Amino acid sequence: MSSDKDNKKPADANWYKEVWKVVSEIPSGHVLTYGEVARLSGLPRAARRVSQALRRAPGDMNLPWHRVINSQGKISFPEDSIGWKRQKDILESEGVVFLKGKVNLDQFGYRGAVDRLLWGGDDL
DNA sequence: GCGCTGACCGCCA
DNA sequence: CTGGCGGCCAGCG
Repeated sequence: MSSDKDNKKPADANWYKEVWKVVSEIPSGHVLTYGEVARLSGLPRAARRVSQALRRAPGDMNLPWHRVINSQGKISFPEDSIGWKRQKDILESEGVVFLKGKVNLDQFGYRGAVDRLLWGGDDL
């Protein structure tokens, strides 16, 4: 039998693996907010952890970090930074439309995607 | 062990 | 629209 020392759950550095997993499942042309990724990863209020996970993610895993934006529908980098420009550029190349510097989450978010599927949304 | 930081979020004025 | 405040919690010096 195992002792009480090693039967603890290995939640140590595993939480970011979940985050990476969720992020990697975001389809092209869609975005998720940090909060949504956190929730889908089993971390209800860990929006900030998501940002750390993305930062710590190895570049060679090809993680689509650009599909994660904040709840305002905006890119979470300063507008004068190269990161902001690059993220916007990649998203636009995937079909995401920026309107006045913002993405319409009702159309490009998961919830919006589901709604469109349910309603066949042409008129949204 | 303590304090500050942070690709955030939601609420309120 | 802007700005401020609290909450959240893992990293880092």
